[in-house]
Amino acid sequence: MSGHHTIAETEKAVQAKLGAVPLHREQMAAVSNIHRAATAIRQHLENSVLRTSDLTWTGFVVLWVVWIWGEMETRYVAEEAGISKGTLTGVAKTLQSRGLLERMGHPTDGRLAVLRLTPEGEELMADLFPKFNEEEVFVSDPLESSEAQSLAEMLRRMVTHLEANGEQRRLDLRGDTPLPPRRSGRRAKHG
Amino acid sequence: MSGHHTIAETEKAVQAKLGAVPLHREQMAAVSNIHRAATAIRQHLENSVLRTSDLTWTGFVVLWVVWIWGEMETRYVAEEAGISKGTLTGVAKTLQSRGLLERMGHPTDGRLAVLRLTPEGEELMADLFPKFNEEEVFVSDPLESSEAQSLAEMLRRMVTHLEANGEQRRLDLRGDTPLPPRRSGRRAKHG
DNA sequence: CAGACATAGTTCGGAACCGCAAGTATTGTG
DNA sequence: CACAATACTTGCGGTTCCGAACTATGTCTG
Repeated sequence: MSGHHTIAETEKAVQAKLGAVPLHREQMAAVSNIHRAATAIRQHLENSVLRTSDLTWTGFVVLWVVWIWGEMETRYVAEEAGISKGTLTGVAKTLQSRGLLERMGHPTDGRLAVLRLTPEGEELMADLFPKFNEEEVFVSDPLESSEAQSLAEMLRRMVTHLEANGEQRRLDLRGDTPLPPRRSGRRAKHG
Repeated sequence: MSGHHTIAETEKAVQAKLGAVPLHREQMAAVSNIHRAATAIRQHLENSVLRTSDLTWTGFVVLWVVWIWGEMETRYVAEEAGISKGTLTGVAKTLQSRGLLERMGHPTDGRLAVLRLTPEGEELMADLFPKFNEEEVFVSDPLESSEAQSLAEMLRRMVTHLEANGEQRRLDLRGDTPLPPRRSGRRAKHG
């Protein structure tokens, strides 16, 4: 890596740029470091263990979710993987085409689709996940065991809080005015 | 949100699935919660403050980096934003087309390009960033001030560690065998 | 100073990704 | 049985994303 600016230098530059503005710096640093860490970790994993299996991050996450939970309805897979249903359809297709994942209709509710790993998928994950976990250990190297626990616990609280209160907060924020549509997207059929 | 499984339930399912396999659970929980939190926070911000300005996450991050540092060479912008140079070219184009960012050649080194916010870009960030920061406070609500500091500090250590040792680690991991090429990507001109 | 090498940025192929609209199929309900 | 609700897919338009190839420029060396 050997970046131009260290994370500490960046925080200093923020201080300089925003010295006069009243901000909540601790929360800012916490949130931005979450994203910095997530990006750095993801890149490390993509360029090591995932690359050797030709998996993208998202592909791996989807496999992981299905692996952990066994058979799972697609709507929940998308939610757990943090992607939209539409994206999942595409990602699942890719994984199916590689013989790692299979799709079945739900036995009693015909609207549902269920995902499951193929034997090849199971085998891949059984082989891959220990390697993945080794890299999780590597990236956590600077943390004491108790720190790792505390880190996980704090993040868990944030996620839980967002799951419980995020939607209401977004509603409150926009008040009356509905969210503007995205710049892109499918248009209505006629004006 | 109201997901099918809470983060605690997921961790329990992992325990059930992997109970027999010797794994490093603390690090696993830490890393996976970093990504869960990052995804949840990003989605919250995209669907609230960023949406009202029609900015994507990446677009905002690029603007933020340039805003904090003032004029900045593109290679450093990409690195700080956590995206590749190629991606930055496209993102910068989008932001230029909206009149938020401008591009200049470097005065002495003809290979370099420098980015800077336009007055409109400066105005947008001056208005937007406080709102963004308010949401950072919201998502950090479950954390004590000292906890937020501790969280940021632990993540900073992880990032620093990866920047210092990630590349060597990846080299060690693959040993002799070079990384396989990505499935996608530009091909050589002739076979 | 020519040729080799290094560096910075752009282009391009392929894939992922979102949000929305519309379409298909199925289930639940009055 | 009409009709609403639900679940997934498909397709659109746009963005993002990587990484290798390519272009342009700078630097080093004989």
